[in-house]
Amino acid sequence: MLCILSLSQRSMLSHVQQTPQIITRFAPSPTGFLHIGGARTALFNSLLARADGGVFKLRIEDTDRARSSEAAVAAILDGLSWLGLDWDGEAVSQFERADRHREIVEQLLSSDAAFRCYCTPDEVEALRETAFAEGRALRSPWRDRDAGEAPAGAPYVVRFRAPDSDVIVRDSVQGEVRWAAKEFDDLILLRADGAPTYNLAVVVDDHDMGVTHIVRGDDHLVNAARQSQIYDALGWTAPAFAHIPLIHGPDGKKLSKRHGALGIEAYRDMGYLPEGLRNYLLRLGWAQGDKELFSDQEMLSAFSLDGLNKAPARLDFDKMASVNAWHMRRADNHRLVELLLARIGEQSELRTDDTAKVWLHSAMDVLKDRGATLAELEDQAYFLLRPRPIRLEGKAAKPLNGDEARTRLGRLRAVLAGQDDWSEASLSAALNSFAEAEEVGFGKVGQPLRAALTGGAKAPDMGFVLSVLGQEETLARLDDQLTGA
RNA sequence: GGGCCCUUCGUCUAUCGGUUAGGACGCCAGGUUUUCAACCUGGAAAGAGGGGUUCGAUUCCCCUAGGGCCUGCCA
Repeated sequence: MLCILSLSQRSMLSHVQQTPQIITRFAPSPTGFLHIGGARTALFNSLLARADGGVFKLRIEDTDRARSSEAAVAAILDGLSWLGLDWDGEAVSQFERADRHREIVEQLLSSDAAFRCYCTPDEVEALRETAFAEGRALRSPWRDRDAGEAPAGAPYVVRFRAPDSDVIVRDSVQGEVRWAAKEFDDLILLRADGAPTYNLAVVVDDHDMGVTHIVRGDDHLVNAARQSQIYDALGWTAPAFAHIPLIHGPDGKKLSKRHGALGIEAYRDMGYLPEGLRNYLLRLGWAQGDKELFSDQEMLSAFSLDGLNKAPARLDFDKMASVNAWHMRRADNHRLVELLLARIGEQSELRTDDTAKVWLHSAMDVLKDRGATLAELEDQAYFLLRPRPIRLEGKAAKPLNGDEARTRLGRLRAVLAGQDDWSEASLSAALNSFAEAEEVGFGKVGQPLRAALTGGAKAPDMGFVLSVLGQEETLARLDDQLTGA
């Protein structure tokens, strides 16, 4: 209640200052994790507000007590935070505002815009079937009946008296959408147990929170019409609407768990960077010309409602990865090292000691070019981090098979032991002249060396590998192979 | 059943009546090459179908087909 109060004060203040301020909100229901579609909705709302210097609010729509859970609330909050979509003020619990919702229902009741309906569930069922067959929405017989006719003490719900005029919603994505009055039923405002329902609660909360723009999935388009009717009945001005198309799976069907309807944390675990995901999500259903890649700053100044599309977009993990790759290259090396070490964790056999950290730092510029996600980066860093002695298995040992290869590697070891200048350029030159002296192609030198130093793992150019590893580690790894069984 | 919405390369999209229909991801070919990548060059690839309107339609209108959403004492 407190934060609602302060918000309406803030919006009053903005009126006084004559500076129209955009206030948006993201309003998930906590029945599961934050999925990718919700994340995009939150992003658009956040962008719209932030670009204007406005306010981005979070409201948890937890009026369905049976299906809401604290765990889901936590998952949504975590997901938003990880994605970098910070909301202003405290998250509002819709459930906690039930008294205020009831107050408004009383108001609607007294203005005759709502009425008590004493139909039993069975009666409603029958009514609904008739209405369905007649191609119209359900209307309660109690909308015209005197409450005095009601059986004493009988349970009732409060219904909205659906107006007899057509409804027009002006939506910045959908354009002007129109419905006939008969399409709308006398929707329930208060359940038999006195609990407010969604459409009522949304209207009251959005109004009280001073929301000026609602961006949400187009599964809510019809709700926008219903809500407009409620706004009208209350004499309130409805916010601006933008109903964006839903995201589909790669197969064009509704998102399923198999392909993308995952919690946002699943994408984090797959190694996506929040800014990469934000950028990918931004371009899903929104475009500004041919521009694909956006820094956060560019995103902020580029985003506007009129770039939004009406057609649903499919998820494409290849594209997601490639967008992420661009952001990973731009990411700060220190941050990437920390993210990588956090990924690896303590359970791993991989090295995470200070020496390994130094190697990672000096290699990061090259490594981050070679992968699209943190998972791939981890793969690329594997050769650095695997502990000695490196065990060569199967194909990896092949370049070291045979006396010729081993004795040559021995001679190379001697050369490297005597190498004073341990810079990449100098090492590359040394490797090349060694191959010349041996009168063999570089493959005969590079491949065994690579096998000994990396164990066949993915790795950059050998001169670079040597320079990062340092002389001591290089010689030690060579000795492991040369003297080992 | 009813209502609403959608439909440009495989995917994301540009185009706001006149373009050889552009870009990106992916794909294919070539180059580079010491693994794996990265990178460079080139290539294939689209207006769902049918009617209109117009000098001219991807663009505007209608129909058909296909897809989605809503039609809850869920949100």
